[in-house]
Amino acid sequence: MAMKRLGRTQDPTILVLTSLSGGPKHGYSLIQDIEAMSGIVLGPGTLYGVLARLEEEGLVEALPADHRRRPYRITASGAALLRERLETVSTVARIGLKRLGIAGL
Amino acid sequence: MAMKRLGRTQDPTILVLTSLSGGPKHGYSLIQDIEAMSGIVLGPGTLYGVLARLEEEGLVEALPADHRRRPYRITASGAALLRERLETVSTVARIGLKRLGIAGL
DNA sequence: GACCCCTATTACGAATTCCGTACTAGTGTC
DNA sequence: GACACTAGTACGGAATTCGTAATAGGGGTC
Repeated sequence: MAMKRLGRTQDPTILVLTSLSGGPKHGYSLIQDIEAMSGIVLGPGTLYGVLARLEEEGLVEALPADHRRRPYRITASGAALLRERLETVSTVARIGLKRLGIAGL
Repeated sequence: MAMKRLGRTQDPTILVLTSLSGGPKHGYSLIQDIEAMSGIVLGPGTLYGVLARLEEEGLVEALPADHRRRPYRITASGAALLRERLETVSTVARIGLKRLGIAGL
């Protein structure tokens, strides 16, 4: 049955990179870290798709597999991109929260 | 000639809602406000597409057209959603910047 | 009044991304 | 062995995003 699609409302790329910026992780533990960090639960389709794309772009790299886990590490250019993106969203968030009348954090 | 597509890297929804949280604006001035705020330039295809979707979802509403401008205003539920989303991204940004070793802002 | 630039929106097609679901398989435990 | 949890793969559909082009009004200038 066709579930009501909510469309793309999150930004998994930033979530994955941010999670990896805390140290290498494999897919499954990324899902958990991201949920703990943001409350957002990524399905496997989303997560592994994003990981593959990020690897292709050189923003993350695969580490030797440990048993059946495939850990990934953020690269220098991944960290640089993340930093840029985070600074932008941070600025936007500050402006938006201020405009909404919410005390800056 | 085919430009290299960057794929989806921004989140126009949040940008539009944040811009509208500062008061009603029409499309063209949204583009300018968003650029000033974030450095991100939305093409017309992106912007008007996002606006149409947001209106359909009741997150923004169209105001009577002034000459050839079609201004939009954020609705209460749009503001509520924006607030939620901004708080999440703000949290993620704080965590990420900290992990990257960048002084909190 | 013809020309050009800036504002403003619509139209359209194509690529990419995202998301859900289902499936396979290892590990531990009861 | 059954069950739960971990871990990843496969797959297909749908929505979003993005670029480009086209249309059109207004103002200035020459």
